[in-house]
Amino acid sequence: MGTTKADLFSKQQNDIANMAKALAHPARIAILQYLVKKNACVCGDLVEELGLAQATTSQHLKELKTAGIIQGTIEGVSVCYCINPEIWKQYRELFRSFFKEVSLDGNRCC
Amino acid sequence: MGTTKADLFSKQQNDIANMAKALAHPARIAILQYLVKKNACVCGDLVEELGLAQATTSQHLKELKTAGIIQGTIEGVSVCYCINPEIWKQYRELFRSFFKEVSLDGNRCC
DNA sequence: AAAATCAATCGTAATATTACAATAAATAAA
DNA sequence: TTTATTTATTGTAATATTACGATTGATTTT
Repeated sequence: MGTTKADLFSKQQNDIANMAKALAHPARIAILQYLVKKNACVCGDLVEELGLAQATTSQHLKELKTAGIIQGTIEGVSVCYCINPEIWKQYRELFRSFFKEVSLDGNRCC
Repeated sequence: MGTTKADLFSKQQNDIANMAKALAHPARIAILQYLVKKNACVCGDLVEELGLAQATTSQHLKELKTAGIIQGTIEGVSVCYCINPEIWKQYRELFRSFFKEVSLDGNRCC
């Protein structure tokens, strides 16, 4: 137990849930907003910006990178991060199509 | 430790993260999709639909209810659930405005 | 009133997440 | 080459999440 039963659900349902999971922490939202605003930054900038420990910041960056929504390239001694535009658009579209669905006007409890 | 340091982040950042958290499980996505499709249903329908135990299903329903995105009304011996259209639209708008931000065309790693 | 039905809650186990200090690895600067 | 800088990783503790059986509470039905 304690583990999500992913096999009970469709790929689309798991995809949406996994995207949501990547966004399900204010630090990761803050990172993405900062990257959108600044276009790119190095990890050290985020440590200052967020006020979290370096290890914690790195951990959040790793999650965002695993989710694909950001990418990092080594720049000498530091690592430069930016949004991955393709995945970003993919996220946007998936959430849009999820929320779009039907008019909710007839949608009332019994 | 193990607890999110919500005080480090803005209300908006925490709001988005909390919304995302509500959506961060495929069962909850499945529940919302089912509710959108059927307009309304009772908990028992979802237990069948999802293939999760009644207690687990009830737990997910509670989270969605706490997040405000669904509401339940007692119908005799059962409980009828439906989407809360106001909050649904709020979610849609918040995600839309989050993803909208700027064109990502100039957004490249160093 | 007794039995049946339905959903919430409690208790609990397994696993995941969040956070940080300490360390390692890799490159740049001295 | 030694030292500094920057980020990733490791180890670990605290807390949260997911799941389910068992029970409770509330309402219908018999």
